[in-house]
Amino acid sequence: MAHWLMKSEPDAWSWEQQVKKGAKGEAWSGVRNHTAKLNLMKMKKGDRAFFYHSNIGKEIVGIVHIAREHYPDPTAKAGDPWVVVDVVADEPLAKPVSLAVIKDEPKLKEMALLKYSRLSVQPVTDAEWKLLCKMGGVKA
DNA sequence: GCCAACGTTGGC
DNA sequence: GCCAACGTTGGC
Repeated sequence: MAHWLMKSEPDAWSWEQQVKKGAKGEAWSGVRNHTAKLNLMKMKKGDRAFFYHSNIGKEIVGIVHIAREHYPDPTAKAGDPWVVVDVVADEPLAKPVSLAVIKDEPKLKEMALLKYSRLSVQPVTDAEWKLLCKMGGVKA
């Protein structure tokens, strides 16, 4: 099972808002980058992803899972290639993992978060996932 | 098809 | 508020 990291500016869509949606979840809309779109299309139902607050907070705050695989983004123009997946909040990190802490951890030097800082939907390797869960105080 | 100009993202 | 990275657009 693959793991992911999804970024959102808390001003636009925060972890708290995601949690309020409960088991119903919410469409992850607004992705307008082809690399990010390809990652959305690779996601399988049940895959888990970190929820990262960009710009404000700059930390991984929670874990979500994919409740519905990709379908056309309802916020895009008809005929556009953009897609969404539905995500459901699972649990918050006991201890949010900040960007600064990630930068300080040599084992996480290769994370897409650091290498492709503008990519909003990105893969996380199994090793990175396990370590980040440990750092965040949750079970992998 | 190249490349300069411009817009957006996101860290600082 | 600034700036680097980088994707997109448009003139040639």
